[in-house]
Amino acid sequence: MKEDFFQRVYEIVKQIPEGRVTSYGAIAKAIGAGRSARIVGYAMNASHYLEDVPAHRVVNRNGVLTGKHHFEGTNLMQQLLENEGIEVVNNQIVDFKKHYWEPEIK
DNA sequence: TATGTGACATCAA
DNA sequence: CTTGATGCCACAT
Repeated sequence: MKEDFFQRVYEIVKQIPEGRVTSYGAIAKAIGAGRSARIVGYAMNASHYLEDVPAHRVVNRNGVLTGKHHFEGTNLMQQLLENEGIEVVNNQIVDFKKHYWEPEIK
């Protein structure tokens, strides 16, 4: 049963609890791809077609909202995160380690 | 089959 | 600190 790589990514992202965030690399690792962090971002881009994928909870390794430009406004992603209790300053998540959520490795 | 792409990660200067 | 280059790999065409 080979599901699309994207599908795997979506499964992980959907499991992210509210008020938590994770990194592309971590997701890739959880899936087993390991070095396919970029593909995760690619999947997020495609996730725009879906509404079940909280892409705003996924950031890069530094906790920076690199993909905010892909959302409608320039601050929508930040707003969503702040709405969940995550502090974001200058596209950077405050205390990233604190809010970091490690995906379950399947 | 080949080429281009990218919301990353990591290192060098 | 910032910038650039490189590796990486699945997807779209």
